[in-house]
Amino acid sequence: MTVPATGPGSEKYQRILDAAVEVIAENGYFNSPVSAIAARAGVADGTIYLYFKSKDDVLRTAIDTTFDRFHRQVGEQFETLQGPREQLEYIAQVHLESHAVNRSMAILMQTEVRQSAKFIAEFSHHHLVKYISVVREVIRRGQKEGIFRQDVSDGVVAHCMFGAIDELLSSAVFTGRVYDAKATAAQVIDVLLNGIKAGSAKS
Amino acid sequence: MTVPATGPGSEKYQRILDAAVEVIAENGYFNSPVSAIAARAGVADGTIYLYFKSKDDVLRTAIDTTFDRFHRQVGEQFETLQGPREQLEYIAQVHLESHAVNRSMAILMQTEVRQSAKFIAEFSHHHLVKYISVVREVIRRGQKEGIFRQDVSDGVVAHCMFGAIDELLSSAVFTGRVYDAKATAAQVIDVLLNGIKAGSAKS
Amino acid sequence: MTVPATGPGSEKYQRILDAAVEVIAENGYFNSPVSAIAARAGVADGTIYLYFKSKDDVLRTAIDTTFDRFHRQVGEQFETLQGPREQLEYIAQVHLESHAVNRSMAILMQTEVRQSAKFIAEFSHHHLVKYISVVREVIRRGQKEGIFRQDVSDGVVAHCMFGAIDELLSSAVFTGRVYDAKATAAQVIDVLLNGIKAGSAKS
Amino acid sequence: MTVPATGPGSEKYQRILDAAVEVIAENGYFNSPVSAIAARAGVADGTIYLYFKSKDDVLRTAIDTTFDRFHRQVGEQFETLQGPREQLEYIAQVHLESHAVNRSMAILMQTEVRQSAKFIAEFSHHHLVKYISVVREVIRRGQKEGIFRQDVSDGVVAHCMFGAIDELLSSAVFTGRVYDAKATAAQVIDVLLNGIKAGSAKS
DNA sequence: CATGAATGAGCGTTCATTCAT
DNA sequence: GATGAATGAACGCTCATTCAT
Repeated sequence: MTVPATGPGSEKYQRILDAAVEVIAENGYFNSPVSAIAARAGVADGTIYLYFKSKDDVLRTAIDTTFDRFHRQVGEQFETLQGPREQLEYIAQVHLESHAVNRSMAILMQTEVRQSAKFIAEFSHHHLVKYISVVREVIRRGQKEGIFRQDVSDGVVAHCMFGAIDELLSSAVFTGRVYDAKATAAQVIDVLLNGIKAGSAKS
Repeated sequence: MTVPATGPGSEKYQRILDAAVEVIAENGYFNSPVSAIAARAGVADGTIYLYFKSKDDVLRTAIDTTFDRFHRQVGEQFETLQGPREQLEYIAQVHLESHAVNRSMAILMQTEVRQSAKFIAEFSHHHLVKYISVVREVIRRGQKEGIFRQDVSDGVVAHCMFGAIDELLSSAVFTGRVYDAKATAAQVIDVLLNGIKAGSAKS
Repeated sequence: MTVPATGPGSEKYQRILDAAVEVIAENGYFNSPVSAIAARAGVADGTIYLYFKSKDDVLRTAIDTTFDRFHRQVGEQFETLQGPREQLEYIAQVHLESHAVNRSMAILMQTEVRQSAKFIAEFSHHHLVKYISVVREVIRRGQKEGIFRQDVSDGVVAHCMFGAIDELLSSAVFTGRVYDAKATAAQVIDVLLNGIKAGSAKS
Repeated sequence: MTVPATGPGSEKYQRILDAAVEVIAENGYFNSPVSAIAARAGVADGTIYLYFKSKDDVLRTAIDTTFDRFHRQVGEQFETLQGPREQLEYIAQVHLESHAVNRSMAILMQTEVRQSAKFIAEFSHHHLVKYISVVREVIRRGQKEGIFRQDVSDGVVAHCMFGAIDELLSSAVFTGRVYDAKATAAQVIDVLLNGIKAGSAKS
């Protein structure tokens, strides 16, 4: 069984994806002509259409790939990392690390994923829902195990956690600040677990 | 004392702004031709340019107006509401209420403000910075007054709070869920202050 | 017998004409919005249409008026100035003086009169033909009187004279150079009559 | 050695230039939509922009090319044709021949080159200056060699010559008259050298 | 497989002209 | 008479996509 020459495995396929992420991160989706992506990838305009159905498809694929990698990474680690608190901290860390892994992709995730452009909104929503539901499960398990308070909504907490981390990442991405993902993740989870009221036991 | 006929006070000016917010919320800035905004506002295409310098200008004005209203509202209430906790809760509540006040505008704030399109990014960044800095001041005052822990960064906490609320709002906006702004604000601030660890005193 | 209030006699009529000449001289016909002419004239856009049928009509009227004045001036002087050479010199002088009389109008005559835009071409052509035919008559009379050579075409000579003077004027207008109309007229007619070959008797 | 496919050498490039000259000659620059030029050239609107940067650029290129050809032609002939009188006659002849070579281009040169539209004025002025300065040099050499009178300004004479020829050409172009370029050139130079006064020796 | 010239629909914006006040 | 807000057709230009080579 062989992969098609224009399939996901091929080198040009990846070059186009990377170029698209870079160019779109710099200029935004609607200010990134296909020709600019092609030029950055070092291929002809038409070549893009041998590998992808449309310009939309390139962006969609890039985002899908990134989310899939995220979920796979989290899923794998969850097999050996079982405490709810540790799991939350791991998710926060991986989320925050995305900055360092691929700055262009981090920008793109902050800027394009939330577009109201129908085609983007629809498929990105699905990814966010999945992220949230993973966190909710962890929270619920923590509540069942008596580690977390039961008088707060797991949904609200999950959204708060995602939003808090995403905003930290966003701010860092836009200001160009760098931070230590592990330490920052620890801080966020500390606040989430213990609150900021004076007298809260430091975790 | 008269307002210029095409100025901010006039009825058409407002109709155009409202139409722009609606149309852009539905389709995104780049998928919203000026002609569609004009049609929604019930005016000719060219009329838009009697009231605004450009398509950009319409969006910018809509966003500026919303942020200004937010900051004015918060500023006024702060004169009579002085406890750090109460202030945070008030900010959260106003932020969350924006959903109910104008759903289209809430969508627009979630989708367009973060665009990488240069002209949007630049002026919206400034508004977010102002929001964050207001929250940071409240936090720092709380820390000085011994109400809040001093071993957490006011910046990190401020971003977490903004991100958490914004994500809740975003999620509600996209799923169409409705909620009670005051109650939700209270929950968020409860989590922020007390954390979710079991045994945390309910605020 | 009264003039209509919006007729050629009224003050606003003239203000609009002057403004149009100035604005069009500065920016060209197609880069001069009616609104700019109205603003320069100190009237509302719509007012222009009380005095003129269209934007075209304003320009046409301005050009017609100028040519009419030229022909009237030449016609009057011809009654007392009867030598062919003196008449040619007078025509040259009045032509060259137009620069000083109204610089904007001189620019406009150099730049807009020759446009190929149908509406301009058609009516300006008629004025040029009249200019040329006046000169031709003078030449023919000079030939009949034995003052001018008979082996040159009066048409060719008339065009040469007009073209030579117009180009001098044009060059002066564009470079901003000033000159003495009377002296320059004399030079041109000297060259026309005596030629530039060495040994030609200075007239 | 290959030319770029969209470069000056290609067939479509020339077709677009020719179409532009024709259409603009008929309707004027500002009344010639790009779409009309494209239609005349038998290409899509967008294709124009593969070959030229803008509508301006098309016109500019057409005019530049024409002037360059003129100057090259004159320059080459000057190497073997050295008498000042012969040189002037040759310039006049080439100038007058432009009519026959390409009637549309001749019209365009008469109508658009003098526009006050900034972008046209600036680059055409430069070409006219070069024409004039070539003629002035010839005149000055003639004066030094004692062939031409020294009591007339070379500048005035050069402008007179250019203007006279250009006006003859213009008149012929607009009335549709045809003439013999060589014979007409001879006449003009005859008048210029010998004048029209009776008794002037026929050259 | 790869190219890149060609397409043409669609955009943001301008402006001559009208007409209710 | 005078106004200037309103109109909407028309423009120059861009760019996702196709297809002959």
